[in-house]
Amino acid sequence: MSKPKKRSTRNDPRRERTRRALMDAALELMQEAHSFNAMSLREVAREAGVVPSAFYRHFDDMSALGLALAMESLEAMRAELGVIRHELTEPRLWIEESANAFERYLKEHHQSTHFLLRERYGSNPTLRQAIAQGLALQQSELSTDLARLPLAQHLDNEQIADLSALVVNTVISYAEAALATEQSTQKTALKRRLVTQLRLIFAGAPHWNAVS
Amino acid sequence: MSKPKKRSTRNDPRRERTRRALMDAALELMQEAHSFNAMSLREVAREAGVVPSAFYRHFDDMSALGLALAMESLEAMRAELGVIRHELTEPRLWIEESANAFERYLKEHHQSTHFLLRERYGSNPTLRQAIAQGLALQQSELSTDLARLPLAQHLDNEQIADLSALVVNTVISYAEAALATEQSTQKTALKRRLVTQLRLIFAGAPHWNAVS
DNA sequence: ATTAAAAGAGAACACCTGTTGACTTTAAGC
DNA sequence: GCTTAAAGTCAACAGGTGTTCTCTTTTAAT
Repeated sequence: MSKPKKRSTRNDPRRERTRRALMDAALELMQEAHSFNAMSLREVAREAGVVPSAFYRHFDDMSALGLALAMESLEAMRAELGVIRHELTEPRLWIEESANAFERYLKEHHQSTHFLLRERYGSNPTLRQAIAQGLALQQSELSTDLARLPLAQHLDNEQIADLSALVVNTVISYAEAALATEQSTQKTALKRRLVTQLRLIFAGAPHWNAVS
Repeated sequence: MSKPKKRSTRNDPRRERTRRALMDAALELMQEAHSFNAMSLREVAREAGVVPSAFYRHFDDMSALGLALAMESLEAMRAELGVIRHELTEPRLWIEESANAFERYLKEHHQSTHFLLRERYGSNPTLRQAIAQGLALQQSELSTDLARLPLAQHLDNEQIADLSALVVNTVISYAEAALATEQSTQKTALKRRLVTQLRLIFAGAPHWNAVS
């Protein structure tokens, strides 16, 4: 056969631009609506400065938009947490430093994080599953990194997994509270609390069996 | 003046019945919709077996319905947690027993708990605030009860508050995960994890300052 | 400069929504 | 058993929604 050469793809600059505008619009509306499925396709198009029917040039569906946002947000988080986890060696130091790093991340990516945490148990099953999977991945990567630390040498795998889950839940609870307030005094109080709680958790690990 | 006696109030049996039907319908729809503001007044009325305009005989608004649900759910939770907290004396025992009690509570009140946890950071500000206040109350009551325990004698007030917050967050994370799954094998795994995590937390409390 | 694929605009559709007003029915209190 | 306030029904409205279809504009590739 001769080349059934698929005509070189168009690469119209408007494509990427409008797609981004739609995604940004959805994130923006998320700040007010607090729920993805409570926002309409028309609202998103309006906020993006585009006519409703143009939406379909980029996404099949609101669901597809949501999934794209989830993937992008999870990837940003994965990258950041990878960097943070990479420097955990001295517990004394890294708890505070990791909290600082995460605080910075939250400030810069508050829209996408807000989206992830809201839709984690939101109305869209596909979204829920994608986010759950992304967070589970983070949790398991934290497990393998914690397993290398001295303090984990006397813990079995299940204990390490439970420890990671506890850390993840604590950080998520912090993030949810921090995203829900605007007062910066309360935000610093929340971060102080996060650090204290993480210290408690890692102080307890060596004495895990004292109570049981 | 002679008695401007307000005619004795009517007390129609349909009043309470339909009101309950509306609230139950909303809780029921919550299982599918996963979000209160994503459900319409008409849906609720339909599910309750009532014409839409009859809704207004009982609530001004969907918001008012939501607030009524929140209040009722918070009260049920307050009562149950009060009983659970009342028997915390021997850490070795009460962690497991409290977890069992909470598991039972979750099974019996899963609809109202689901509602509370979903709307905690949901779209309705009034609802959010009511729920936040109710949970904060629980947290502070847990603080005063924990303060009486031997293990808390060497902790200051802020540490006790942070400890309570950690416990509350851990239990809430458990509840959210447990409500999101239907597999009973996964539910028991989640409860096992909850117990283990609580043990870690209370094992760490005496050694809190070891890391800092 | 011409071409044609892809992006965007515009209008129309059928549907569902919250809220209203005027009505009919129910049943508690006299 | 009458009375009447309150609960429930019915019909209508104005407005927002998702989606489709046709038409116009843009712009990368020839």
